[in-house]
Amino acid sequence: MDKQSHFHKKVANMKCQRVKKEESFASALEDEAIEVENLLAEPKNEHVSVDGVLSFGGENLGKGLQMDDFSCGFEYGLRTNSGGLDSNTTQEGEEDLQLEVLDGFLDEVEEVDDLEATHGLSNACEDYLLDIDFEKVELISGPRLGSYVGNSSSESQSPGLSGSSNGAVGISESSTLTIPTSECKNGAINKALTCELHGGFRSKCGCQTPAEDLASLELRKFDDFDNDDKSFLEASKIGAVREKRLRKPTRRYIEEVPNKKPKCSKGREKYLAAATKDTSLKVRSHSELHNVRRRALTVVHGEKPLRVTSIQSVSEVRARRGRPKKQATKQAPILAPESEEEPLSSESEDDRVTKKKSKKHDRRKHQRMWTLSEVMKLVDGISEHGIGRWTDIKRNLFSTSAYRTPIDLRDKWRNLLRASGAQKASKKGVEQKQEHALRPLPTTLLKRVRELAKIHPYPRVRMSKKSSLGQVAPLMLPGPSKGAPSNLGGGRTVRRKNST
DNA sequence: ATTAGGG
DNA sequence: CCCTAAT
Repeated sequence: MDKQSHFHKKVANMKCQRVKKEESFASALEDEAIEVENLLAEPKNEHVSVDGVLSFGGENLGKGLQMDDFSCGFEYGLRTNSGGLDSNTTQEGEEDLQLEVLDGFLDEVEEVDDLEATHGLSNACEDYLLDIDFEKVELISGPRLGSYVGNSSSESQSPGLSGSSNGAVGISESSTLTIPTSECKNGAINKALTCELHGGFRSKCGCQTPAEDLASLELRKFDDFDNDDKSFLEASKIGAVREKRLRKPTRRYIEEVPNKKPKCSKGREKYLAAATKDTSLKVRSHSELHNVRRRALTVVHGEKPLRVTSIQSVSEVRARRGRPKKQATKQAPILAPESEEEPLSSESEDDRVTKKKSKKHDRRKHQRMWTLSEVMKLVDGISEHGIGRWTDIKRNLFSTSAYRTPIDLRDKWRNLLRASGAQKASKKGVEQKQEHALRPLPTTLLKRVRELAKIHPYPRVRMSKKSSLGQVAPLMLPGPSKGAPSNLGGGRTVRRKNST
């Protein structure tokens, strides 16, 4: 018996120690967590509950179970979001809003990702990371753990979190459990958990790393912990650390969280610097984020498969792991809501991003995704000003966006043409192309693009062929050949080739 | 300074 | 997106 208790203690200590180590990066994590929270919060403006939940988690759990509450929060948030969408939906305006929001959300995520990536993950850290992760989980305690693991492993949500609007409650519960969990008492349990965790983690991350080794190590320690004092030493701190953890982070968290977007960006940057130092942390977060995002996507898709919207978002993200953005829906772009919607979210968001980026480099090096609204604007602009007038279009439509140079516009157009299948697209299957296309653009847009494409041949289109055929794209577009209302025909159109 | 075109 | 050549 003595031995056992002793052993327990040791174990506990061990854990503690580990935690302590983590602390350094814990702060970083916390930052990230905040970011995530913000992200989540963004999309849900309407759903306060989520916000609260997140906040809570961040505050109290903060360092201790970063990961845990993190995932939970995320999941919950996502869920809520989905629900919200579902319920609200239907209205075009709503849709737009949602989409925009989503866009922002994704954007944010992507950014985080970028940051993570920037720092780079070192392989060496991996094992360490793993260790930490699992350690953390361990701390969390049995019940929680179980749910957590299950959660990660399977896409399905954990029961504890349950989608109920009372997510907050669930979380609080968890936290409560976690905190009180005494390492000494549950030593055995912890041990068992540890093992489990290892397995779970492994599968989750897909990394095989040293999980096994760790497990062995742990066991070994238990066995000879008597001999290995250093383990204990490390461990002993845990208790203290843990407490510290709980109360320490709170304040800032609270402040930051409620502010959401605006503050978030700022804080984020700040934190970023800190995070940079801890590679391990970074790595961990990275994976975490990844997972989360994936999950989010999945959820969205599942919940709202109907709309182009969700699909689009997903595809976009997938296509570009780096930074996804969303696209508005198929809504009614033509109607001209863009004026409003665009400025609201897109622009503000863009602005923010730009700023952020400027700090690092001048202008985001690697392209920012085009939102549907942007594309629509572009098309409109082209319709009005004509094809070659990129600068004009830029001035008129994108004057507010710093990025998006005329060249960008042109490039985008080029891409659009390609995507639309106009221009070179074999007469045999434009639509087909679209089907398997990575990014399904809204029909309406496509239509317009096609329209314009017909009118002005952009890149040395096979004029010969076309002219021979009849100047227009032949059979591919049956119905909607002239659906676009805009006066694209305008006065000036094809001004490029024949000029000389 | 802008645009076209290619990477 | 970025860069270069041609206007």
